[in-house]
Amino acid sequence: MSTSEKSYHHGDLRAALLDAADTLLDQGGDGAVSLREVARMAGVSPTAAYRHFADKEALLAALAARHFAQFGAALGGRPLAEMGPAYLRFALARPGRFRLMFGPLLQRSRQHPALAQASDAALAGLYAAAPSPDAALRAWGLVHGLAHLMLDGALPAEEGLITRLLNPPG
Amino acid sequence: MSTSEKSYHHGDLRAALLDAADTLLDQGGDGAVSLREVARMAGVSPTAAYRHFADKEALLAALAARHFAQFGAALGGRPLAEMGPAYLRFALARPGRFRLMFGPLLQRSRQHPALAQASDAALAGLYAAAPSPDAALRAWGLVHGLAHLMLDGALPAEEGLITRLLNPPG
DNA sequence: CCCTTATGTTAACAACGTGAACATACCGGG
DNA sequence: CCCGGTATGTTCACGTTGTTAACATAAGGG
Repeated sequence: MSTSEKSYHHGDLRAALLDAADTLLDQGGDGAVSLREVARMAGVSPTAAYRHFADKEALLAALAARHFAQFGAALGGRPLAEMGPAYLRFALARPGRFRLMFGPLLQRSRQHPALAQASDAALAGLYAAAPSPDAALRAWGLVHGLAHLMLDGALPAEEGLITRLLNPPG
Repeated sequence: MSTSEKSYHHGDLRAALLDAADTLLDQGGDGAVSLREVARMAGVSPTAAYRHFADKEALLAALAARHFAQFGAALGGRPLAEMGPAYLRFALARPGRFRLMFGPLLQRSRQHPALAQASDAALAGLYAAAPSPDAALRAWGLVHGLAHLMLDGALPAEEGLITRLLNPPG
């Protein structure tokens, strides 16, 4: 029952590809994920991924969906006051994942139903925790904007600044 | 004095390349700007750009700097209440420019002094208009986050939503 | 047992960023 | 006025990427 049987077929290539892509994403950011490098990591030919994903975007969408599930589970059910800092810390700790999940790919999530469903589920927790829909959107917008500004170097990514900005006087 | 003399030398290739890149940026977003296509538009060989820019990133940095100057001039000197909506409307009207200016390129702006200076100048206006530095950062974070969420399709880009979220009750 | 289907491979193509070597135009000093 | 250096553009080349088409092999059910 060795897990590394060397057969023509891989066993679970799909998962292996997603894992490899994940590694690249965390290491080098969004642009560092190439299909060929992913295949290389999985020990497979450059075009093998096309048996499991329609194209590169589909692979990334599946990966984003996986992360949305995890992200939603980590955030769900908490008080609103904790969600802001948690959201920001996630973005700063895992920039690649954050940019993938909330980046331009999200716009095309209608082409990737799994992504659409996963992101909707994750974000439902946010609405549930806020006193009003508008308050939820304002809180979301604030932390989301600060996350981007810090990731892009427009603001320093300091913990003190985070807590100060997220706890307005009054 | 015809402006389109066909000589071996172009006349002002640098500006022509920036203009071409700008067109591509506005049409197809960040990823649609390729050095080769830019050169094609300027009617020049694929490697001609290297006489004016160290590499692709340098071209994009110069373009971003140009837009920061324009952006800063358009925003500067206004009351704070107007700046939020103006910022958001700019992002929605010109997603390519917005993403380029505030994207990952900004992180490397130390390698591109012109960019660093232009962005600093543009953002000084923001700090000047706010009652306190923290208030400036919160306002900036909010509009910046809403801009990204709308651009990425997480929120509908409706004018009504914008004015509602930017004018909290009280 | 064989045949269908799932899965992986090889070969190929066009597009990209970029470097090296070469060509041509321009411009200032003799 | 010419001539040589420098700025600017070209050609050729290389390695990388996403993707398609044609082929090969393994797996599993009638």
